Amino acid sequence: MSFLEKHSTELNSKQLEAVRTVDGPVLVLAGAGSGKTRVLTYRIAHLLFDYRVPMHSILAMTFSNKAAREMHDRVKVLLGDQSTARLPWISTFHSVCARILRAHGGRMGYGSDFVIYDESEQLSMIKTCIEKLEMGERDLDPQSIHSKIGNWKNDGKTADEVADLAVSSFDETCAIVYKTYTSQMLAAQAVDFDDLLLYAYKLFKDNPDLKLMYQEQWKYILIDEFQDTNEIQYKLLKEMINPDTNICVVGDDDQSIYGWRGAKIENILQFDQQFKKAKVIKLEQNYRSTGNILKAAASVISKNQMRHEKTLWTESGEGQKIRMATLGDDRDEAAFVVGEAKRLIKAGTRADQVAIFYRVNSLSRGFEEECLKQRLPYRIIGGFRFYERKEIKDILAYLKILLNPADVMAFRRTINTPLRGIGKTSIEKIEGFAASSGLPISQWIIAQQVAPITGKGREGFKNYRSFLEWGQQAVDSTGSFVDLIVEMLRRIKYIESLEAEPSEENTDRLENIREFMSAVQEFEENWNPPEVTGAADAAAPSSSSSETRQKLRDFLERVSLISDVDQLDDVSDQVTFMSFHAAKGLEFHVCFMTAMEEGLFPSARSLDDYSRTEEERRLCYVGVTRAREKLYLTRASRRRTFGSINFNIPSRFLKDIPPEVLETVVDESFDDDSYSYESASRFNRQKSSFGYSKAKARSAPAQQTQEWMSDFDFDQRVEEERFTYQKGDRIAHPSFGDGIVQRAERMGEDECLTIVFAGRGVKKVLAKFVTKR
DNA sequence: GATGAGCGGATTTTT
DNA sequence: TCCGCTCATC
Repeated sequence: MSFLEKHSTELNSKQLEAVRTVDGPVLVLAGAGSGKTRVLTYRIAHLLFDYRVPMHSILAMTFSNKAAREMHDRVKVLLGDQSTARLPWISTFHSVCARILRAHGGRMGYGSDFVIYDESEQLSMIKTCIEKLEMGERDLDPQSIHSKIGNWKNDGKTADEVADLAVSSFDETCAIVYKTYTSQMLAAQAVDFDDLLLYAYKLFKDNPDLKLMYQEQWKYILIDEFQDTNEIQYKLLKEMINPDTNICVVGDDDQSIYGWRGAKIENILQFDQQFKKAKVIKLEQNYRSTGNILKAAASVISKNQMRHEKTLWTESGEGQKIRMATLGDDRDEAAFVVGEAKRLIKAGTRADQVAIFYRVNSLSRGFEEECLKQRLPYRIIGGFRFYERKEIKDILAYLKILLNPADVMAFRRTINTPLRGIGKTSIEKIEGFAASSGLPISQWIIAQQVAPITGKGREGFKNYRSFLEWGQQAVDSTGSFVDLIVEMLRRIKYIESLEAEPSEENTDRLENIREFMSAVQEFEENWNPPEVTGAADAAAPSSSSSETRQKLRDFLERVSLISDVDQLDDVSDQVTFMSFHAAKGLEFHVCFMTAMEEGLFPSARSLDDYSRTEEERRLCYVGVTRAREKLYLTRASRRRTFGSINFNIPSRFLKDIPPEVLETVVDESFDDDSYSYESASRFNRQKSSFGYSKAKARSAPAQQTQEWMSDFDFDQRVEEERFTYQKGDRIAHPSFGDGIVQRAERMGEDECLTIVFAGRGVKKVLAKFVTKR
């Protein structure tokens, strides 16, 4: 019996079709929660078992490590006993490219020990280039130059190509910086994220032999999240395939949310035109959410023009209604959300099944404070990454310079950390000498028997030099990787320098270093020697490296290409905060979509461009479809942003959700007659309904705002005769504490109470959330 | 070469 | 409001 026969009951008819269609180009439009990972993994297993396709003929690419790992693990389970053998290559775009570059980078001047520069290293490299070029006083904002260069790279344009394309003086400046940047990066044996893709593409394009070799190898290519591919990834894909390659791309155009980073939704929208015989299979059955949640999601996304038509459906019931809560201000919103989360957890929901989403990371703060106050354990995904902490980056820089003697950024970071009395001028001096000698920076330093600087930096230089000298042989000696780092830390006296100055911050740093060391240990325990990529490449530099060197190389690459969402796996008893972007691909029993206000979500900056407004709408769709059972939409009538108070009007997305799937659980709208704000509020509202008043003035006149608001009406109360509560009743609320009922009125199936809370003012709350005292 | 006051700017960020 | 960067000072 074939694999597919055995497992066919585990797939619905569309999924089965997607798994079975192994030949030719296939586009699988996989709606949210429709089981696309299942399709991908079963497809791989089907190829391996039923077609006897060799492992190495399959290449599967994802965007995140997490997705790659998940696919990898699930394939492994499907393969069962046979999985003692190697698995197919399932990896991120960037890792695939890094590996290709490590094997064949010699053809463009990169050895196999190149390092990957992160965002901040890239930026300082740009700054260095600008300084080096001494170009008058033109628009020299490093940030915007950097992003311009990034855009070019994402379009597959090299430094030489853009030189002729420049249309403005800013473009010209960027083109010049781009060129210098490229040569400086090469000199430092460093690449950035975009380079990985660009250079892999260039290698293929310029080297037909390489291209043919890989095309021969990869008979089946699978790509996940295809809606997020950018131009260079698309071009790279085109290079990877020939007419015989069986390519299968999976994605959901409705979840394309990285357009601002260069992702081209056209790649998926036009796939069937680009690949003529492509078969399009739509997965529309949803296995995640309740009917009401899907209904809301459908109403939100259907307003978009640029999309493949599809409608999610489910066999499960309608479920609960989506809960809408308008709170008085941002602090009330946080109190409500955290209070509700707590209540649900008490009632049996697992804490790690509760998620709080927001449009901008800065909004996490209020929720954090509230969680601390209410003693609810939480964790934040996004914002600061572990590997971006100063102490970790310092240690990584030391490791980088051991691996790659040309790494200028690592040199700059390490030379005076811990303090060695070597300042800016000395650093420039050393770099200058090294550059004119033609030696990689650390080798030049090792070669100096006499310190090239005078004064108090002299001793420091000597120490640094002897450290490098030790490192040079340590990297190629046998011994454990952990021991190497321990010895390194001892030599540079990093820990001592922190201990010398006891402060809360330094205690944290020491703790982080401990955590780092245990990550290193874990890495070493699970480490396997890398397999050889493709055939041996004569042009590649000698690959006879010590095991320590190989570990070092692998470790640094992994750390460079890692992200935050990866930490999600260690499940724990905490609620999770994250941006809507970070939520993509995840699911939770309970989701809170917070700060649902115009100007925040959709973001004010997206309002002057229709395609960007559509992207915001997709982001909202992503948020809604993360929820399995319970979904809350919250907003604040009044919000403190950047120190000033704003009266944001409700997000347009709220209006798009049909009233029959909604229930209002708290309504503290500022225009409510029973609830009066400071007299200024109505005036203020007209003046600045958006958080960002500048952007707003351009995109949405106040008058329009007013009109729009008037047809926004959640408040469908009808007075009824009998209530559970009446004026004067003493009640308790999970987030607002004790209060006294002022008024009761009907709201949907429940009753709405106006309550005065001790110390928290007047609020409206649904009766089901309070208890009698 | 290290330190603080003052100013400007402040989305989203799979890699 | 708050954070990071620049520039002036010791």
